[in-house]
Amino acid sequence: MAVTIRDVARASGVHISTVSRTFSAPHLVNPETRSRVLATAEQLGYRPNRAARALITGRTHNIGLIVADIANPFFPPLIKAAETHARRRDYHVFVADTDEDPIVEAELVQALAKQVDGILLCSPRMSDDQIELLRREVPLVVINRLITGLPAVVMDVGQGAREAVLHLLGLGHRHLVYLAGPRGSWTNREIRRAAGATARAAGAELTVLGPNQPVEETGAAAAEAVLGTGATAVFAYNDLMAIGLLQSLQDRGVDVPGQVSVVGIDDIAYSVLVRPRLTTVANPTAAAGRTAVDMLLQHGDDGPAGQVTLRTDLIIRNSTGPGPYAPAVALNAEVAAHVKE
Amino acid sequence: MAVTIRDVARASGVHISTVSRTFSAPHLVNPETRSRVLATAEQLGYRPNRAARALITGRTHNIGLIVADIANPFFPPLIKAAETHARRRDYHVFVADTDEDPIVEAELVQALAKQVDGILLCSPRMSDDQIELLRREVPLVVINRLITGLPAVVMDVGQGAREAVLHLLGLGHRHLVYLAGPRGSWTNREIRRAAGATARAAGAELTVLGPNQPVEETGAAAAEAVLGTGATAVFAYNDLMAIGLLQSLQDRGVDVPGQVSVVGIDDIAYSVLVRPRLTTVANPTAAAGRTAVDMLLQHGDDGPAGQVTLRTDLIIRNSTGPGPYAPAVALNAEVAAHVKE
DNA sequence: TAATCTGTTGCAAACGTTTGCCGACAGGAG
DNA sequence: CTCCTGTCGGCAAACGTTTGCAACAGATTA
Repeated sequence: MAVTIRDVARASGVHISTVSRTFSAPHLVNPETRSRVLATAEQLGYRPNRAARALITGRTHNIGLIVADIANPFFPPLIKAAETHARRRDYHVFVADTDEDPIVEAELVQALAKQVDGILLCSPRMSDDQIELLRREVPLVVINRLITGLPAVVMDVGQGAREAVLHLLGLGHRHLVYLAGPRGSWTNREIRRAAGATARAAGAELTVLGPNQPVEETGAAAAEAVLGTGATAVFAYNDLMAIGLLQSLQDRGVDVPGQVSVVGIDDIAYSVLVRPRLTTVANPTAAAGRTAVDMLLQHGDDGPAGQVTLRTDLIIRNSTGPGPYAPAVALNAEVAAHVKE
Repeated sequence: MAVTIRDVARASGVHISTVSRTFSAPHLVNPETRSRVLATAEQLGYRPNRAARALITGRTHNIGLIVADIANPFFPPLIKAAETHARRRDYHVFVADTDEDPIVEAELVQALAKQVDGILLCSPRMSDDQIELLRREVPLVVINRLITGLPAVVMDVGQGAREAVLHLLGLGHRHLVYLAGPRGSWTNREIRRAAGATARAAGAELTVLGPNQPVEETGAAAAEAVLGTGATAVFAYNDLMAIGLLQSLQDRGVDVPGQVSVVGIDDIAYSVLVRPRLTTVANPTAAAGRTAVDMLLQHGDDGPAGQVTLRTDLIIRNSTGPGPYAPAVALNAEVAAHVKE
């Protein structure tokens, strides 16, 4: 049924090896022969069978991309960028969704292992040991998690959190809430640590609420709790939660940013569609996807690549405003220096 | 390096064919032998090589999923549902993004053809002829498009559009705008036709603005044009455009739904996060994804499956309100009957 | 007792490629 | 005319499976 290398060989009067070489090592075949083969191949509609090729070369030209939740708007831009970038390098991408379940995550890596040249693990929820084990079966690049010895690309949420907290302090807020993300998330720990350190250094109070599933519902549900703390500013694990909170506060008649300031993380497309527009820490997700693909693909040549950190940017929009205290302007530099060490 | 069927055979003292059968036809091997083989396989960490299996069986246990734009929030729920459903049936999914480009679309189908058992084509932008050609290379199931003889699952946007227009007419609007979607979209044509017919039957006016790229920017950019028409209600190709328009109108001080009513299509997650909450036609995208996978996988057994139409639902929220005319309540039934034929 | 059947296993070919090796041939140098 | 060198293309093995066929043993039937 399908046209194979053999059909092309027969039709153009050469041996199959010549056809093979025409495609995989063109310089080894006489230009004249080559063009003849190419012509008949084109005419017959021949396309190399990648599975067969993979069998002998050991390279599938496929990669796997495993994310916690495809429907979480944080991921699609990353998936899109990774896929486009991979395709440009003639790789196809398996995308899989773990539903935030570490067990499924591990199963997926194993199932995909034989079929890909490597796997991109986005914000994995597995334990370090687990990942350590899996990397022996298949090359891995991790996104948004740092594990010694493992190639990784992380977005520097710590820095982003620091900036965001400084922004809030600078506006005169002294009591903040961190609306935490899911258990097992490296990002969550980073944010919490950085935000905590920054607040502490400035003598401000930081209340942590969580852990929470990273969806808008939990953000909305947290409104009461947030108001209960008496804090005047909230920093959320992601934009989804921030937006949920934002709307929930407004629905209760709380003015944002008049009474409470809200900051998110990620800068998903919707953070600008909501009113007030959300102040947030922009994550370079597309760049992360591309970088991770690059690291995975060069993995074979030299040893495992290193760890790349991408900077994040605080984007100040309309969901943050002056707090009840004097703007701690002078404080900023001091605190920044303090925290940076 | 990787452990093969041969290693297992050697370690358990049987022939490779027995090992093979242990996995692919267990009933053909002695229970005792089977458990012994299974044990050593487990111990050695053997996993069948799908590429090799595919080579001989002709079934890859992979499917392709091609969408116009992964980052368009319409698609992720569909991708997620399809992937999860496919995986439950032991299939892996290649996801690819065409960036709304019909050329890329065709290339992708060809590139993926040899590597999958079938491809899901979501809202393709190619011509019917093009698709007709490609279906000879690989089994295809199309989503959101109707092509005679080709298995398809469509969401009945025509019905949704009808309902939405009737809703608007019932509220007392007599001049509507349809903010059109992209050229080449079957869905766009369906909506336009259904909305046009319904409006005409009721003696109302429908102005079409477009075609447009289906993103929020074009919705926002259309605000001036919409106001220029003097219409009091707008029906948009999708929620993204509706939301863009919504915010843009509000930014100009136009009250929604006081002065202008806005209706979207899709019911993406954000339509409920925006204020006012968006009235929209809910599309069963997850169900569509699952159904399409089912159709693709049973494709082999009997002939090409038929065409499935999924119903859509108008969800009335807060972006639509009374228009300047008397509510055309009595009209509704009459018009509905008229339009239904 | 011979013939037949059933259940279990081994053998080997096949799937569509790639690739190391070798021979054929041409042209240049001696 | 011989030898050498280099280019081109054929041969065949290999990749990890599946599967039709045959072999064999033991059980069943006539």
